[in-house]
Amino acid sequence: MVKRTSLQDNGCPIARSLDAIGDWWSLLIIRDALLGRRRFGEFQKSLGLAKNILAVRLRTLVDKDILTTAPASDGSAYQDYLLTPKGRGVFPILVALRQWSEAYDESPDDIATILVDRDECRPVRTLELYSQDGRLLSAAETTLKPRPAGKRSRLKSAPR
Amino acid sequence: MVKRTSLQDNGCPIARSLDAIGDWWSLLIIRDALLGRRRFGEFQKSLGLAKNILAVRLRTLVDKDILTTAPASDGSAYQDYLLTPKGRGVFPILVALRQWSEAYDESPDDIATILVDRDECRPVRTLELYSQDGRLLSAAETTLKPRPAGKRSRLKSAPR
DNA sequence: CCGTATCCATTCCGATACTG
DNA sequence: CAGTATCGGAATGGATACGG
Repeated sequence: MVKRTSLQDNGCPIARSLDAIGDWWSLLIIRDALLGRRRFGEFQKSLGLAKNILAVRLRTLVDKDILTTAPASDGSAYQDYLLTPKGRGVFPILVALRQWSEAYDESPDDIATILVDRDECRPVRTLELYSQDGRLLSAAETTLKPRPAGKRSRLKSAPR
Repeated sequence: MVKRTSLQDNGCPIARSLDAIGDWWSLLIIRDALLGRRRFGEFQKSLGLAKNILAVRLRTLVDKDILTTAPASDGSAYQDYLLTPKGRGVFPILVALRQWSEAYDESPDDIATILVDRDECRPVRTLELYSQDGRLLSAAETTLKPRPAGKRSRLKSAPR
C-alpha cells in the first residue's frame, strides 16, 4: 500500500506549513474567514465548491486548530466557524501570495486590484482586519515589488 | 466531463497565486532552487519524489515562467533549472510560511529550527540568497511571532 | 546521469440526492 | 440552512522499467 508522503514530521518548517494549509481550498477558506465569513453557506456560496468537500475541509481545519466552531451567533441552531489565533496568523502568508500575484501576473482585466477587501477581492489599498467587537486585529499596506516601469497605472481606472 | 475549477482567471490575486504555486511540490522545488539547487537529480534526491512527477512539475514551472532552463553549467549535456525573477519573487511567501510554522507549530523534536539553510533545513538565524556570481539577492531575518513564554529556548541546544 | 513512458493506487473534487 | 452519503471522473503520486 502506497501512502502519500506526509510532510507533517518533515524537518523543514516550510514543508510543515504546506502540509497544514498547502492546498487550494484551505487557504481560500481562511481568506474568507479573515474577510468575515463564518457560516457554512457563506463559504460555499463565496467559493463555489461542493458542500461535501467544504465540510471535509472545515473539519480538518478545525482539527488543525486553525478554525473553531462556535455554538451559534445568530439564532440558528448551527455553527459558526471562527479563526483561532493560529488561523489569523496565516494573514501574512495571504499578503505575500497576493503581492506576488500583483507583482508578476498580468491582471486578467484592467482592474488595478490592490488588495482583497470584504466584497470579493475588489480594489483596496490596505487590508484591515477587525474582530467581532471592532478591535483592529491586523493591517497590511501594499508594498509593491518593483515592476516593469509604465506597465499600467494603478487605481486610476474604475472597474468597468 | 467535469473539469476541476481553475483559479487562473479568478478575480482574486490570492487565488491566482494559488493556482500557480498552490501545490506542495512546486513551492518546495522553488525553495530548493532558492537554496542553490539546479539539477534534476539534486531536486529529486532532496525532495524524494518520483522522477516522473518531478519532470512534470519542472515543466509546468517553466511554462509559468517561474523557472528557466539553461543549456548547461557543468560539462553535461543536460539542463539546469534556474529561477526567473518571478520565481525569486516567491521568497517572501516561503518566509511567511516558515514563520507561521515556527510561531504556531510544535516542533517535532528539540531542534530549534530557525530558518532553512542550504543543508536540508538546519537551524540558521537568517536566510540569505546569493546569485551564482556571489551577489546578495535577498535576505530575511527571523522576526518571531509572540509565542507562549518559556516554551523552549532557541538556538541554545545543538541538534543532537 | 537525465529524463520519458507505463501502470496502478490514492486522493481530490464536482454533482446530485437526501436527511433534519 | 447545514450538513451527510454516494458516485464518477480527474488529477496526483509512487514504483518501476526503459532509452539517450
